[in-house]
Order: sequence, then structure tokens, then C-alpha cells
Amino acid sequence: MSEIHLRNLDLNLLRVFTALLEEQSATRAGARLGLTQSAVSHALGRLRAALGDELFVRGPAGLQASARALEMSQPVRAALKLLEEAVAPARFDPATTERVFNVTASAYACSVVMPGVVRRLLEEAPGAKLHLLAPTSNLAEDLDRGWLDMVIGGFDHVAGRFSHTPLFEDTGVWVIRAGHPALAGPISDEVLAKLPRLLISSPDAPRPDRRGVDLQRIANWSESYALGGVTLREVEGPISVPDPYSALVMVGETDVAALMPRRLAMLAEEAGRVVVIDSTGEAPPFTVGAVVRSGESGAVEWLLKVICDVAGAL
Amino acid sequence: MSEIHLRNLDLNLLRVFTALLEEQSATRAGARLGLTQSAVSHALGRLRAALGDELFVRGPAGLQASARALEMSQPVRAALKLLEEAVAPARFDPATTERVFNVTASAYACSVVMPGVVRRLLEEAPGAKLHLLAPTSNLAEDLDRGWLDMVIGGFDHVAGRFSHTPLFEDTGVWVIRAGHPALAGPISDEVLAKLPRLLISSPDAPRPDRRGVDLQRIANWSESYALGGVTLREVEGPISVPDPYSALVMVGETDVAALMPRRLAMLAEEAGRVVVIDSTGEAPPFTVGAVVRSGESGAVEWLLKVICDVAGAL
DNA sequence: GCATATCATGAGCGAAATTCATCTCCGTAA
DNA sequence: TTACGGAGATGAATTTCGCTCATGATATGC
Repeated sequence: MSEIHLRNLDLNLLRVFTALLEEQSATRAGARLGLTQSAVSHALGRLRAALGDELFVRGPAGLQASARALEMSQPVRAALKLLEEAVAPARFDPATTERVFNVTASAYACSVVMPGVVRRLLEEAPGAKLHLLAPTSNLAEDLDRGWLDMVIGGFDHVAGRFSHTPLFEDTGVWVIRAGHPALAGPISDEVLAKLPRLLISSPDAPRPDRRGVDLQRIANWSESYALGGVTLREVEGPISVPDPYSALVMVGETDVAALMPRRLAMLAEEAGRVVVIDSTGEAPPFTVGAVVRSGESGAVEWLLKVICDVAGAL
Repeated sequence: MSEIHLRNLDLNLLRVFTALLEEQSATRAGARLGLTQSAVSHALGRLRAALGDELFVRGPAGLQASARALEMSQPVRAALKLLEEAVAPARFDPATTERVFNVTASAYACSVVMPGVVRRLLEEAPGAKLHLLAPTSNLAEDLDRGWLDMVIGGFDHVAGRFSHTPLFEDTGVWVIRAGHPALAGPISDEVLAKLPRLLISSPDAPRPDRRGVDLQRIANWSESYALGGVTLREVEGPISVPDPYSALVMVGETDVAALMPRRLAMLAEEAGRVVVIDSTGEAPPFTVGAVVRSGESGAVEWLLKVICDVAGAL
């Protein structure tokens, strides 16, 4: 029976409830709310009927809260406070926010900029939460519906209702394992061209049929890279893996050469086991940017600024 | 202008708001809420007027949330969820609760039972908060109004609307500093009786004029202790301090002997610097108990059980 | 035991929310 | 381009719901 009442409960009654908790008097609670004592009493009556509890009983010191009422008081108070703040045009304050940020970033973008972002967040917004999510198949809708606050990556096309902020540029470089036989001599494009090659496939590459898409990730930027006069697109069946970590393991364990963004390669080189090769061939740069809803302000605007700062210092 | 609207805002509109966020359609939101499309539209209109924002704009995929609406969505959702849970007869679950417990305990009770309680709490109710508060002057009212959940201490009288649970018994013992000259020989009551004495005064001792009090702490239990045939009450001007820590410092630094509860003395002895003396004189025991509102169930009942467990193992 | 203060209750009224019907806007397809 | 269909906005009528006023009930204090 109580289950039914919950949905239909007049939430405004809870405001009367908190006033009664604090004033311990229908008369004073009414005065605070701009109502008469009678109105408060009726409201209390409705609340009693809805919850099946006396909630307040007359006592020497006024209306005494029942056990059930006290049980409710903490969460009800907290909830109403939340609502008041939510409805107010709330100036965003990083120091006190408990906002949850939902951001999609590829493993690449994640590795490169996020450590710095997390460091800033822990310092300036200790209460904030950052959920990093793997790219989904329809980022535009996820942004529209508020499930995502930001998408970081390389984009070919961004619809007008989103705003795109460039973060940094990068190019592709080749990586082979430390101790690779080819390292015995100088590495020319010709030598590289003879190695078995591996590339990291974009997650949504195999779907070129989406026309008029709102948010289009850069499709296989690596394909335009040339080696010995032949672009990768034209190479038959290169090995491909879906993410950089698989790629690094593969490169570390075998003699394949992998093409990957320079900054990612540098991180891997620092960790050992692989060597970055400064290709002499053409290396068209691509831009990594952040996409948010247009007109975003407050929390997301702040996060964007933080990410820009961090990316700018790369 | 918006300030005025906040107080008078119909909270039920926020329920429509969340339905719209999730359904992106006035028709579907209405169906979920048991309303017609028109009713939802009107409600949305009222909300728009109150908040001064479009909140939702018509788009290809239905009603798209505005930046402001998305900004509000997190806290509003969280608040409504809190309310639903608060109003439900919520079975208390230690593992998930975020309940704040407000407990008053003397430094003595605090030192003796609370370490064990905190250990249990961290393990079984990691989300709970425990606020330990120094005794106030009107514990009964604080309990009545829900500002306090429990009072731990020794009580002479407890009003019927509260329930008292005995936790453990204790007696007083004498404590002197390690290296005290009196330790050279055997310690008899006669030797003790000659030492300058210090006692810990109850915080509300000097107010015997409260008649018909609802919750009466044990007043100066130490006064009934006798040494060499003379009770402490009759001794002229013994040194007194308001709390056990001051007492221990005093005992450690000077040659005074202090009377304090045995368990407290044992803790101090373990920490060094002081020695407990097993008095041969009369040592009337007193009972430490926990007082809560009668009819308490759920969270407080659970906490009481935990404290009983811990006290039982002392 | 009476006086006072305060909450509960009932009837009537008024405002506000719902409904119904209609209009408007946008996207799609012919 | 036009016609159609779906979905939200709008307006007016109606009903519902909550407020006020007046009164009754109850406990407290002198």
C-alpha cells in the first residue's frame, strides 16, 4: 500500500515536514512558510495519511517528532537542500563541487592528457568525480542527452550544435621493439617498408555508411601514411589491433612495426621495450580536440579549460 | 527575481522535469506520470516561467534538454532519489547506509568503548559517519529533537520516554605517577590518605537545582569513595580537573593521586607514566549505559547493538 | 478547575491544474 | 513543392485540491 503512495506523494508536503521539524509548532511552521496554522495542520494530516505514521505528536514542548519522522529527517533535509541548490543558478565552484563528469576518450587521448587532468582535479576539485568512458557508437546522442559531457579525440566533422576545441596536434611514428634486428643498421624508409606492419584500427572505422553524422571521428588517419611510396591503404592485409596496449604488447613480443601517435609512442618508449623511429617519410599531422555541447557553461566549461591547460603544456 | 521563485517553486514540477529528461517526450513523460501530454506541457510551461529557461527545446529527436536543464539534472535526480528512499519504510542496511550518528559520550566512555565501535563501524558500515560530541547541558531536549541519537554515560535517572541499556560496570581506582616516592614501600590506605588528591569533576556537577530533570547524570560518584575512613566529600578542597586527560597529565607531572574509573586507569597505565593502585578500601561500582529514544528502530537500534557487543567484550 | 495556547476538524470558497479541442511547427514522402 | 502525420503549444472549460475561517478538542499552567 505504501508503495503506491510514494509515487503520488505531494513533494510540497515535505517542505512543511522540515518546517515542522525545526519549529516544533504548526503555528510557527506556518508563519515561516507563509501559511496559516490550519493549512499546516491539514498538510500534516495528508502527510500522515500518505505515510501511515503520526510523524508528530503533541507534547509539552510542542509537536514532537516521532521515530519515523526523525528517521526521515536526515535524507529529506539533504534532498531539499540539494533541490534548492540545483534550481538556483548555481555558480560552479570546483573546490566544493561533487559533480560527476562523464568523458569519452580513446585510450590514446586518455594516456596522453588525462594523467595531468586527474592531477589538477584532485587538487582543485577534490569532490568531483571523473568517469572516463570508452567511445560508444553514437556519441552525438550521448552528448545530447547529457549522458556524456565531453568527447576527446580526432574529428573530421562536428555538427553546429557542438563546439570543438583543439587541444594538440600529433603525427604518427613507427615503433619497433628494442633489440629488433633492424636496429643493427640505419633505419631507412626502405628498411621499414620491408617489415611486417601493424596498425591500430579506429573503433568505428568499418562503418563508412553513416551519412550526415553529427560527430565524425577521424577515420583511419594512419591509412594515408606512406612508406616507400606506397600508402598503407594500399598495402594488403596489414595486421591490426583495436587498441594501443594490444599494439604495444604485439610490438614488444614480435618483430612487427607499429604506426601510432608520437606522444603515445614516447610514453611507451619511456616504459621500455620499444623504440621510436623518426620516419623520414611524410607524416601528416592530425588534431586532437574536445567536443562539448555548444553554450556549455559552469562545470563543463571549467573542465574544458583545465584540459586545455594540460594539453597546452604537453 | 529568481530568489523569490525558489521558495515558492512547486516541487512536483521537478518530478515532471526528470520524466522529461528521460523520455524526451511530453507524451511519454505524461504516460509515465499518469498525465496527458497537455498537462505535461502546461507543467513544463510553469517550470519555464519559474526558472526563466526554456529547459527543453523541440528537436528532431524529441524534446532536447537545454544546458541549464542538464546542469540541473544530476542534483535533481539525486535529490528525488533521496526523497523516495527517505519516504519508503527503508530497511536499514549498515553496508550501504550513509547515515550520520550523533552520539554524546564523556571522554571516559569515549576512550573505553569507542575504539572498538569505530573498528566495527569501519568494517560493517563504511559509509556511516559517527559524530562524537561532548555532553551538552540539556541532553534530553537534544535527544527529543533528533539532534542526538544516543547518550553514553552513567545515569541516576532516565525519563520513561527514553530507554536505557546498561553497557558495563566499573569502579574507581587510584592512580599515581610511575616513580612516585610512595611506591618505595607498600601502599596502604593510610599512605594513600596522606597524598594530595585530585578528582575528575563531572561536567554538570555544580547544578543540583534542576528538579524533574529527564536525564540525570551520575553526580560525582567519586565523592562517596572513602580513604582512611573519610569520604572524599568531606575532604577539604581536593584538586579537581574537568577531564581525564588533564588529570593524567597532572598525575604524570606531580605527586598527586587521582581517582578515576578502572578501565580508564588501565588504558593510562598501558601508555606508561602512571601506576594503578588496587585500593583495599570500599569501591562502590557504577554502571555506564546508553540512552536512546524509546521505540527506536533501524539505524540507532543497530548502533546500540554494536555498542553493546563491544561493551560486552570489555 | 478555569484560562490559555495550540492542534484538529469541517464547510465553503477560490485558485490552480487537468482535460479536451485546436492550432502550429517540423520532418518526411510523394 | 505540397500534402500528410506526429508531437508540442495554446486556450477555455471544468474539476479538483488546498487554503482560510470558524469552531471543537486537548493539554498545560496557575
